[in-house]
Amino acid sequence: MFKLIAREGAARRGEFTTPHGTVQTPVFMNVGTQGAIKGALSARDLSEIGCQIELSNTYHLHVRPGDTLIRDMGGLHKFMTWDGPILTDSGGFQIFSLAKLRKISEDGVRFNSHVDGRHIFMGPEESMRIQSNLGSDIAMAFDECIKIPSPYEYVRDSCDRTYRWLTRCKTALAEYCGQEGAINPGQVLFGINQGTVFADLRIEHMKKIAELDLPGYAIGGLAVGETHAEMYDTIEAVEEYMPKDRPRYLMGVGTPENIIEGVARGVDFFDCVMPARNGRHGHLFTWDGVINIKNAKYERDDSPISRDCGCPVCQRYSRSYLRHLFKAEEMLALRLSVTHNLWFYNDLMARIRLSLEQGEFSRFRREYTHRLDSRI
RNA sequence: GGGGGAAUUCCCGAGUGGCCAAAGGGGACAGACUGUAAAUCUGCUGGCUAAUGCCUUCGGUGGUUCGAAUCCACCUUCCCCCA
Repeated sequence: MFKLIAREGAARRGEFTTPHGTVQTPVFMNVGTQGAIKGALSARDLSEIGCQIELSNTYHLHVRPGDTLIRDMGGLHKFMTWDGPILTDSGGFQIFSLAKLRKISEDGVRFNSHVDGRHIFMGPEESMRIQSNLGSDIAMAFDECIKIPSPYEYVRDSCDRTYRWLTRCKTALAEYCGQEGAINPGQVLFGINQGTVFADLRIEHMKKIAELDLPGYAIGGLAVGETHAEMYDTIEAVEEYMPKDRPRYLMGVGTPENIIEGVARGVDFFDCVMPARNGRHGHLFTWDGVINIKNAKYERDDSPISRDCGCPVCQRYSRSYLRHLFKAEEMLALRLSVTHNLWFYNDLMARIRLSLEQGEFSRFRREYTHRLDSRI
């Protein structure tokens, strides 16, 4: 299912095949939490911006409109009319992001719905059942995304529990996929490594989950408050214990620099809300760094967002016009900005893949890392 | 012609003797955002200063008072009602 095509140091160029097509890696997964990219992008737009694989969320789709509704409508692919690969996050991140609205037990987590407060119980079996109903191609294990910093003892116990949950996930998903009428019988499970920034806990946990022989492995619980150095060190610490013949997914990361550094450390999959969210807030990615299009200095700037960008927005619109749309609070501002940012991210990954094929990734990394995150 | 009301910092608007460089909105300006409770949130918005502080400001001019955006007189402009 995962094929390595080229390597350069720890960096890998590969491809991962799903029931809805093959993904060229390293890849950035475009985040559509509720079955849509925020900023008014449709499934048709996803193709235009170079999206290979879309990511949606188990918790959010369970709360609204309900996973059984989506199952009855033919599954998430049909529902949102996206025929490419879909990965669903498990709800584990909501243990972190909705910390004030949940209570953890060995069985699972009781959430108070952020929409109407009603009780929602989600454990490994529930998360797998929901993801099975959604029919995604990759289901993520139900884990606890632990906040940083957390006490060592808490992290250790949480990792143990997340491991126990993972074994339950594996059993449950196999069962749901085998049932008659399963939306996507070829759905696979990715395990998730946790341990915050404690290298020994990360390694111990990784060794245990690797024994479960899963189709893919993720590093979760990063980019939640630690420094970049801590994040990179954690990836390096755990990478050598990750199966070489399975894809690695660094969850929720990150900035263009984070992604390049992740690739350099052997990561194949990434996802992040940053290009979409920051785009909605007027921060646009360019090959010379981030610009805030709302800044007064762009009022009469007739140039495109980025001269080196081939996206449909840069082919047509000026910074001046984009700024006006934001100031006038036109919806088009969000749509164009998100379109540009996601194009940029997908283009970044395409350039990374090309450089790996040509054995020039380290040069690419050297050349762009500094430029990308420095301001104009 | 007669009577009444109003003028506040970029805008709207509160403030009727000291706690007022002046509430609250809006706008402007700037920042944050990493498996999305986020088309959100934060800061800032007279000048000088690192800061205590000092200076200028509430239509205009002149008064009263230890002290005035607030009280008095006149002037200017605008609004409403009656004829």
